[in-house]
Amino acid sequence: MLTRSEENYLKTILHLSEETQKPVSTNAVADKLSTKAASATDMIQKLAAKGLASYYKYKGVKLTTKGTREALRVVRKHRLWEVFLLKELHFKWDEVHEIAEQLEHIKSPLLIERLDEHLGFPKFDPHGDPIPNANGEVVTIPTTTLSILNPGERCRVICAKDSSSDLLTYLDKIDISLGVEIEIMEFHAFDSSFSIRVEGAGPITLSSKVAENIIIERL
Amino acid sequence: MLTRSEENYLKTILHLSEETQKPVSTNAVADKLSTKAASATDMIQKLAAKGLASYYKYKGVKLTTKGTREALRVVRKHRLWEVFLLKELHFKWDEVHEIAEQLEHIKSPLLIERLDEHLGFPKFDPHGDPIPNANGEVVTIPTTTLSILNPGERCRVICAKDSSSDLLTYLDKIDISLGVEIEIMEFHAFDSSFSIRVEGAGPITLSSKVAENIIIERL
DNA sequence: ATATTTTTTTAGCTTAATCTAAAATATATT
DNA sequence: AATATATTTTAGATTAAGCTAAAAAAATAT
Repeated sequence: MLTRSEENYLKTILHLSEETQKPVSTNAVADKLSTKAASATDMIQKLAAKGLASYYKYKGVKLTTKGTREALRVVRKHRLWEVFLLKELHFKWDEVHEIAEQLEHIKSPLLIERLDEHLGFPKFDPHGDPIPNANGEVVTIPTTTLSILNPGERCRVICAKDSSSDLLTYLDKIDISLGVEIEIMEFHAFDSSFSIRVEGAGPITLSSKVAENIIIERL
Repeated sequence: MLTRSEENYLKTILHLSEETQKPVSTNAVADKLSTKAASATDMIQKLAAKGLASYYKYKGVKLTTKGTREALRVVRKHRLWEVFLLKELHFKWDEVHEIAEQLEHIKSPLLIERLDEHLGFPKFDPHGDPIPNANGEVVTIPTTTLSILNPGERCRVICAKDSSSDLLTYLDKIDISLGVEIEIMEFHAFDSSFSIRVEGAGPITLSSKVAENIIIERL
């Protein structure tokens, strides 16, 4: 059984190595967790001793297959709770992270499966990040963004592609929330922007950048 | 800010002193928490130093007003999560406690208020225990049990009065779940039992003891 | 290529929460 | 009332997770 602290380190190492796939430096881990390098070294050695990470002194740390699986299980929980907080308890996009940081450590596999079912087996969290499955695997699904649609087509908003909350806050402001239906009215070739209509409301304009970052399903 | 362990001790002392109102012995606390008397002594002294409990060596421990309020806040969270697990995630009555023991320590006042609202401000948990309000106060509401109804009347099941899970398991077996509608068919004076009908299903018999322990609202 | 700076590790200390064993106090029994 | 038993407290150790300060290694600059 992993401690809360071990889970946090695994998750942090996973996120830091996601892009580069290279070993992560002790300092990077410590910074991300707002702790000291000495503490990170200690924990990294402990994770390595448990077979969750591979580590060579002064060379940084990588997760093993086992460590990656455990980290993804935590990520799965985090993202499912985020969906719950946003969709069912009406939290804002930028408020969910902190609470999910606590909820992700609740230990009950059945709880998470029930939550997943209750939420309708979402494939992405509100930030557009994929939700790993129960085995700690990320199933990559080809995504459709609003920008590929043509005038006359209709779609439903699944999530945002970009995991920063800037976009999410902007969408919130213009009343585009998860699950709403959108109809494409016009496409403006000169700047690749769209005129759209959100469920009965008046038409609004989306820039190409925004359109490219909204993940949707066709209706 | 209270630690998880402090919260557990407060809750345990509250429960143990609920009936007698008298000081609770160190051993009783230790037993309930499956720990050792020495550990309980340590923590009790710590709670007393923080003004959450009053304690005299060898004489047992009581909660102060402040301690009681904090304990009731934890109880509130526990019971709201139980309602959530039962009503929304379809857990069984006897499965919710263990998971709620973890969820009750999540720290976010807003989360609990949102959860309360989402659940429709329930006044009792599935075991029939009252849910304290946000200020850590238990508002006692006069309750109506099925046993006071007359033939022809209809009601909805709110919860069970008895907090043991025996009754709950029994109700589960005869398909009486939270929120179902019941119609009283007959009352049998010789043993005070009832014939009832659950939402369209065939008539069943309830003993007086069971009828006295089902809290309902009249329809 | 040597010296300086930065990063990482080690060593040793701290705190919270536990434990065991021994001492102190309270309760029960003759 | 004296003694035996049970309960409670204290003392001292342990574990997990953190810290600071100093040592070791790596990276950078002259």
